[in-house]
Amino acid sequence: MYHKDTSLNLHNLKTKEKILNKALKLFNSNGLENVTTRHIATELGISQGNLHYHYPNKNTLIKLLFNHFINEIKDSEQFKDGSFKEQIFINSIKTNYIIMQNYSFLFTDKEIVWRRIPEIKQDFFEFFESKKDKFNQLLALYKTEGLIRKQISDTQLNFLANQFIFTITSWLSSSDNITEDKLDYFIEFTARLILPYLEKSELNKWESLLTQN
Amino acid sequence: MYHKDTSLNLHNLKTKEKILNKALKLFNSNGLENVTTRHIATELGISQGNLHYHYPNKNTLIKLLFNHFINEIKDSEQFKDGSFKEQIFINSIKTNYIIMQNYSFLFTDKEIVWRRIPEIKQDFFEFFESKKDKFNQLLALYKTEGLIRKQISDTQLNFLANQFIFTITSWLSSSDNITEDKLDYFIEFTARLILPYLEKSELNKWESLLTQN
DNA sequence: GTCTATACAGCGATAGAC
DNA sequence: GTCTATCGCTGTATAGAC
Repeated sequence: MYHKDTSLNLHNLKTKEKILNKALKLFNSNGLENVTTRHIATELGISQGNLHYHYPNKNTLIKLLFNHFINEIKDSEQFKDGSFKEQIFINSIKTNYIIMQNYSFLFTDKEIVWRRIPEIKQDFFEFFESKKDKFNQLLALYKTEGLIRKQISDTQLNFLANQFIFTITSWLSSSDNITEDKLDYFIEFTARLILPYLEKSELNKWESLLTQN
Repeated sequence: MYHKDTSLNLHNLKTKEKILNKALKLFNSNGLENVTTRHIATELGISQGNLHYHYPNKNTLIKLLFNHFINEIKDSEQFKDGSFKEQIFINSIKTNYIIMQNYSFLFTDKEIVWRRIPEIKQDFFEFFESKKDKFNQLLALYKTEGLIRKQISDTQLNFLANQFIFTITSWLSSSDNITEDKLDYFIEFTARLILPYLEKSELNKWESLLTQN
């Protein structure tokens, strides 16, 4: 799906792919600092030397996984139409959250990642900064369409965009004691940020959409 | 201040105290996974053996720092009067954030802490759960006093309390590119969560309070 | 209470045989 | 492409002299 590997050897590709998949799985479940190249190799039943033949070091694995994450998010954005009704807004959050959950270590362990590979911090920031711009455009659109309450200042509306990004980048490492349905909970949690900003008629539409789930 | 050490030797206490302070400083600045007992000892000009005489291991240092953090927060809550006008609300956030900033590694590296010492995760959660109860009480009070807009559902108001706790526990590891005045920015960021919930007259009071800074 | 010395495990990464 | 073997380093923690 997201493999643009140029290797000519198909047999080779399989192991290479397996290593990356296993690394992702272990990073997510055990924490980045607790997963070594040895663990990954052992779990796959291959030698550590073999792993290092395919990927010179642990940071390479992390960098590749980060790139895959960004590409998956960007791919998912291609299939949107231009409209932004409430259902589409919520679905868009859901799509993003599902992908993010697959790469959860990038968020729960982001400080470790950033300290190991400072470039990722920069890329991470730039990516979500562009997301924020999109939110601001969307909110401006909502405002001109009269969906946003008149009393809301531009300053406050800009803070809302910031709160969206803040929530999106932080929900995976939240201390909320939610184990199952964490995804559904945080989709609603995120969508509800905008509710008190909406005009009464809009509010009811969103409210019913969120409570029916 | 927060030292309830029962040691009888005053000379002893000084080194013990210095170790804990230095550990905190290094955890905050270098990241928990990058600070070893060797580093702490070297920075203080003492031997690693000496450090381990005072504290058997690194986890003990982390646990003690966590307890100190909790105690400092609880101490700061003693000096409140019963009222909750907007200025007091904002000051209360500020007091908490300053203490949190002094123990920033507990938040930026909370996943590492929790994986090392699972009890802390539990204590952390319980502490902020009780904070959430206080927020809910406060919001209920605001509601009966007519400060909260009538259209706001109880469900939505409960989400606001959750969003407060979420923000409080996540701001220190936010990916916002704010380096200086991060504290002031996030005090405003947090306070502004409640603004779209307020009745118009209240809104103006809060808005002017937040923009004057 | 503080030191030096050391044991021991685990890490990332490499060399060289097959 | 995959293996075994190994190096060098760093981490936690302990023992024993002073």
